[in-house]
Amino acid sequence: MRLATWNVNSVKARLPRLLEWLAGTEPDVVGLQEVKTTTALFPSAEVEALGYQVAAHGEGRWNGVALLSRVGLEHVSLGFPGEPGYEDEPADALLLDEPGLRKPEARAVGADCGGIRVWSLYAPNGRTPDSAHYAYKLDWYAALRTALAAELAAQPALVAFGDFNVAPTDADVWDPAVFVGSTHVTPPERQALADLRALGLRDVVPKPMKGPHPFTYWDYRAGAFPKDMGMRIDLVYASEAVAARVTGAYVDREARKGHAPSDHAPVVVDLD
DNA sequence: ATGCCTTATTTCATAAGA
Repeated sequence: MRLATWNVNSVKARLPRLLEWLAGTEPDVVGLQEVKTTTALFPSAEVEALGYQVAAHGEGRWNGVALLSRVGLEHVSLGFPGEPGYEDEPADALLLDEPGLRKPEARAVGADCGGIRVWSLYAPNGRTPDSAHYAYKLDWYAALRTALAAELAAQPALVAFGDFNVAPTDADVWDPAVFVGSTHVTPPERQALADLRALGLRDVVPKPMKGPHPFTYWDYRAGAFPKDMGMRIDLVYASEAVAARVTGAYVDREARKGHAPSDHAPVVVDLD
C-alpha cells in the first residue's frame, strides 16, 4: 500500500502535473494541500477517471485540502472538532469577540482509507512570531493534538500527513542562521510537533532522492531548488500500528523539476 | 541541465506563501 502527501500549490494550476504524477507513481492514498479552490470546483472527475475516490475540502483563493483514495474512502471529516478559525481584521470585530465564532479555514480532511484513518493537513503559516497568525498557528496545533488523541483512541491505525509548516530540527532547513527570528523553527512550533509525537505518532523521515537532506519545499525564487536551499516541512506522522509497516519512504524531487511545478515535492511512503 | 517566483482574485495591482 502506497501513501503520499503533496502540497500542490493550486490543484487547478497543477492538474496536468498531478494527473501525470498519479499515473506514474500509483499511490493508493494521497493527501493534497493548498488546492486553492472551492470544494465544488475541485477537479474530481479528472481524478476519479484514474480510479480514485475524492474527498475535497476547499474554500477558494487560499488553503484547501483533499484526500484521494483507491482503497476506500469512508467517514469523511471536513475539519476536526474544536478547530479554530482566523480573521485578519474582522469588519465586525465586535461580533467576533468570541473566538468560537471564527469560522475554521479548510486545513484538514480526514477519512478511513484501506483500514487506516488518514488526515490531510495544512497547518497555518504563522507569518511572523509576533503576529496574530502565529498565535493562531499554535492554537490550531493544540486543537489538532486534542482531536488526534480522540481519533487514536478510536482507531490505532492512523496517519496524519501534510504541510506542517514547521521544520522539526535545524537539520531540516538549508541554513539555520537564515531562519533566526522566523517562523517554522521556533521552540513553541517544534514543541507542537513534539506534543503530537507524544500521542504515539512517529515522524516517518523520507529518503532524499539526491543530496543529504530530505527537503520537501524549495522557494520558487533565487534558484533555491537547484541550489538545494530547501526545508523539510511536509511530514508524515504515523501511529505505531502504521509505522511498523513502513518499508520505504522518499521525497519525489522529480516532481519539483520541469515545467510549472509546485514549490513542494511529494513525500511517498510504502507500507507492507 | 534542477535555472533565478507563483497563485487567485475584490485583476493591469495586491496579498500571501515560508
